[in-house]
Amino acid sequence: MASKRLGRTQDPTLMVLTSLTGGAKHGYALIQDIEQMTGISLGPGTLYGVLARLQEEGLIEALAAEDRRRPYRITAGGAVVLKERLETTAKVARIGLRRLGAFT
Amino acid sequence: MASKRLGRTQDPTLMVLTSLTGGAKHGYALIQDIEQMTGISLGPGTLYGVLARLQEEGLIEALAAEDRRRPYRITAGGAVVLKERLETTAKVARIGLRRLGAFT
DNA sequence: GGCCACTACTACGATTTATGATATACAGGA
DNA sequence: TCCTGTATATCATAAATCGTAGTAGTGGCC
Repeated sequence: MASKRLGRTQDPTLMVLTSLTGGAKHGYALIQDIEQMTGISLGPGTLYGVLARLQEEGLIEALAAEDRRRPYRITAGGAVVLKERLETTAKVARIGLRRLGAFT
Repeated sequence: MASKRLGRTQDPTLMVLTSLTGGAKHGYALIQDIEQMTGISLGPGTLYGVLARLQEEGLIEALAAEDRRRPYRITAGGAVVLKERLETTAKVARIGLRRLGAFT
């Protein structure tokens, strides 16, 4: 109850891209990394959907599959887009947290 | 081209709630405040859709309309949910920006 | 008076996204 | 063998985003 969903938005796109800035990863590793980082566990539907879309947009690229793993890497273009987004997001978060903190 | 949209997600929900932590506002004022804060201009369809949903979820509440304006205020519950979300978001942004910064 | 810009909200429809469910497959341990 | 963990794919559906258009009041300016 303390963690009611805000709409359906966990913004998996942002999490995936951010996780990939730490190095190329395959899908399953992304799920684990994101869970560690945020406590949010993405279902496979969400994850692979996001990967397909990001690849199509050229923000990430697939590397050679090793074994069953299909790793992805963030592209230069993806890094630019991500940076922009994170800066905006960080700004909003900073403002919001400061103002919320004033209530405690 | 430098600012290709990341999917369609600007997370207007987060922006609206955050803007409301600065005091109750009506829709049009929110659009302006958010534009100032982030440079992103929400269309009326987005904005009023978000407001309706947030109100239904009890995260914001409508105040008495004055004139044509229908102001909204964030609720205590909304503040709790927002704080959680902002903390996660800020963490992701911090990690991502640090790692992206290492590229420059 | 007519026109335009700004304020303010509503309605609606098209497109995208998120998410859960389901399925497949392989490997290792009890 | 069965179960758990690793790893990915795909589909259906509900939901969210966003643009466009419409309504309406106010005030300025020519």
